[in-house]
Amino acid sequence: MAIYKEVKSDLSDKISEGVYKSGDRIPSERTLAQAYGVSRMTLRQALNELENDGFLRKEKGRGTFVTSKDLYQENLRSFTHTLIARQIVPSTRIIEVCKVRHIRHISQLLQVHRDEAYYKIKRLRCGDEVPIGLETVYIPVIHVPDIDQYDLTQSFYTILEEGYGYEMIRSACEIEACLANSILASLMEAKKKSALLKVSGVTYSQEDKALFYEESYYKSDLYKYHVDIMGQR
Amino acid sequence: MAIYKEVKSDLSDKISEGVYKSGDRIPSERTLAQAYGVSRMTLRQALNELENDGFLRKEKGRGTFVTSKDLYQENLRSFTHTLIARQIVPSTRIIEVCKVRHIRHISQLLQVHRDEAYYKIKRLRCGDEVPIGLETVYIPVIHVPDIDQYDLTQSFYTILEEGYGYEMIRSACEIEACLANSILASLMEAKKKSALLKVSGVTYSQEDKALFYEESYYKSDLYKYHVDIMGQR
DNA sequence: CAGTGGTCTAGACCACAGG
DNA sequence: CTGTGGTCTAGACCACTGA
Repeated sequence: MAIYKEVKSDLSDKISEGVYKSGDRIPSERTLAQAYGVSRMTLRQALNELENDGFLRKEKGRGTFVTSKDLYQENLRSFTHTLIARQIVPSTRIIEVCKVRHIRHISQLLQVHRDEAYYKIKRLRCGDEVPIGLETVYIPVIHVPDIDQYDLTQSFYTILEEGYGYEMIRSACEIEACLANSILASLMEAKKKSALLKVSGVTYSQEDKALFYEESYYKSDLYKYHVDIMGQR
Repeated sequence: MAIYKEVKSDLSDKISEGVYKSGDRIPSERTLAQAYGVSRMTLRQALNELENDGFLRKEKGRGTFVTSKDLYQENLRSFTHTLIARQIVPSTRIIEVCKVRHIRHISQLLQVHRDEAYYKIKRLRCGDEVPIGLETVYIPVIHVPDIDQYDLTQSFYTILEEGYGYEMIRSACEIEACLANSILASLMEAKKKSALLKVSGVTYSQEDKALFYEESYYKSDLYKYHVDIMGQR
């Protein structure tokens, strides 16, 4: 791993462990660079990322400070959990599970090598037996060897956690609206040209490892997206 | 001004002028560095900021590309700020500003007394003169007396902050997809039955005071919603 | 004034993509 | 293989802060 990422990770740990507390000034760039035995430019890259992630705040001529704990919130809840919370009985129909070859834009997002294969897992998610969403996950085979041996009608999150020890930390999603084409309409038992919510993005596990890419469609009348946005402008 | 900012500005101009078009690969870092007469590290700082601002996308081993022009809503940024960051000229047309009486489901959400009146502010938001979204805000008159005296073509956030001292902390939004009915289609210059993103929710200011309720529609091909979800289930 | 972060240089080696 | 972006170094000068 890149040195600056090691440094970033270490500093991040120190912040969450309370070695550097909220509002504290951390040591100067030159001091830290010497302590870690890296050049100042390298150390700065670590600090800059931590600043972008909202952990640090720099003040010219004064120093670098740990930000107060305004962290983003909102639960990363799987489809299954969301439905259960609403007392709807979730079910899943497997549409397709297969291995596919390199797909460039996905490899780019997940930062995997160009000739890694993926599992493509396409599932129809239902609530009380009514189709609600069509979820397609692309996950590198090396991350989850033999995942096709699992019962994929279960919660995907649970399989990743209990089967492989991953822990989902965050997702970066893009949300848009689209119309159902004939394929989507037929699979989801929706009217052609009805409005669908399209959610696509990458989910990350421990150490900010990009774990899988997902592209999902939901019937908007049945499944809305709730988001809490925390400020910091 | 810092050299890298000059470079960034120049590259940004070239993108908006179409010298580098959407999807184009721009010259390599080494080439550009030489062309501008700066070191590669300096040039990279310009490129990195342009990447963060969403203008460029880098692909290891392949090159740096101009991104397509989709807009993304990020964190708690007002519409105006989002557009400015992408060097699109924002404009606003006032559709309607009036006082309305008690609306039960809104009063419920904002937790105000049942006979408080609201300002209803309906505005068409445009980028480079093209309609992108139709935003309707309901805000209790007691929270912002005489807000109709302000120039409401400006950023609503700025008016609330500078005119009334509010500070927006968070929003709780619900996102869904819908079809444009004839009224929406006509106001937004969209096709009838095209897919729209509907965003509705409450924005809170200091001390978690529910400040206003908003119901907005966006053309999904022009304005996408970007969300970072932090875990902890 | 001394110390801080902000910027900048001119190299270097690496891993990766594509031919 | 060549060319790309990713990372890294060991210096340097600047503008700013606070004493």
